[in-house]
Amino acid sequence: MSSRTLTPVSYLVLGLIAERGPATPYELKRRVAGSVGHFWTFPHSQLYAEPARLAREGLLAEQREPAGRRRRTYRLTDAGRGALRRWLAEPTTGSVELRDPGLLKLFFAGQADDEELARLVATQEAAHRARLREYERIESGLAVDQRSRYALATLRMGLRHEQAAVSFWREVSGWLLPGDDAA
Amino acid sequence: MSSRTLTPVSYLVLGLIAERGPATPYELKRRVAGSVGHFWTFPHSQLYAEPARLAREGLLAEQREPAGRRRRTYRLTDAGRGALRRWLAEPTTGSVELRDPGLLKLFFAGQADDEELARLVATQEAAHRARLREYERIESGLAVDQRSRYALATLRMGLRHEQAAVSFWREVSGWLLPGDDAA
DNA sequence: CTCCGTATCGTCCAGGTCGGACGGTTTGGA
DNA sequence: TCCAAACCGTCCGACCTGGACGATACGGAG
Repeated sequence: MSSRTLTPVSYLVLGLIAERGPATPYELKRRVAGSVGHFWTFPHSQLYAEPARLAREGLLAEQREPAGRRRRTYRLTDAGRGALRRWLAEPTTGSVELRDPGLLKLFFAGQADDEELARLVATQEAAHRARLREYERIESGLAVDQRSRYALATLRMGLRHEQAAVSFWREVSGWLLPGDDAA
Repeated sequence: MSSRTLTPVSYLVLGLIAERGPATPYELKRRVAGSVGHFWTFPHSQLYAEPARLAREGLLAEQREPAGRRRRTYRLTDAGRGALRRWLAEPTTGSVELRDPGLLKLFFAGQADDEELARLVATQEAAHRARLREYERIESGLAVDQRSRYALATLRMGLRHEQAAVSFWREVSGWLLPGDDAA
């Protein structure tokens, strides 16, 4: 019941349980995999540590299975629901970084020769294109019901980002590389 | 001289020194602030810890100032330059996550009421619009010389991302909120 | 000359985060 | 009966994070 400031992962766990009911850490892991994990990942060890912290603070209630099982199920407490709703209502802080290793390499591309740069550009464009296709596939498979409205919306932001990235990498070699300008 | 696998921060430090010469941690901090810090931030404590690690591994050489000053200057060793070039040449791994707190809130917006959602949408659109303007300002101020070609390119990716985000948040309320559709 | 505000410069630390190694358990099929 | 695969969980060292804290330099106001 102490008072650390909750992290995004905290709210992720609270939110996942609020929306789809009580869960074990393993179940959380699977919920993450199919949804929010697309734009916000973390190792599964977090999904064991964080609920334990939240339970200590009274935001989740822990229920052990009867026998000598290791399984624990967490459900939301009123305090937990309150914390989640307060977070949703409060002004959004925090940075929106684009931690893209490909972009970091591009930033330092002056240290590489043109051939390496060309290879970087090609692989990045291909990677983003692949991700774009994957998102499109997921989108077409997502039911357009009430339940998944918000998941669908976030997915669409991912789609737009990948579209931007694909067109960026397609054009960037024109800005940077000499020779191959068809103009 | 051990053999941990270098992190992106490692290459950031190596790259910054490779491009603009030897530096003290504080100088690194300022180089970061004006450039790559726009899309990849980290606390300044990293800029003290990481060069120390790199020096231990022989990728940087540390030079203390004569007198009892605390100042240390780091310069690139041949091994360091080699590591940087190898990284630039190797296939790019690593995820491209969109860790946007606003997006995370949107994902769980089912737990909030419409008024809160509307407020979230409004503030997010405004925030991205502000960032977009800031990037445009920086872009117009960036000299189009050889030195800053790559910095300019990465900035443009940031620009496109913000454009995508602005249009996303402008449209999202139309998908999600009932009432106010002008159609 | 002294004082003070502002920039410069650096250390330290408690937590959170990371990826992955490792191991036990359950289930279903050969 | 046995094995493989999926299921489920713990643990760990290293790293990252944000910020508190403080020392030092320097210019200008009084």
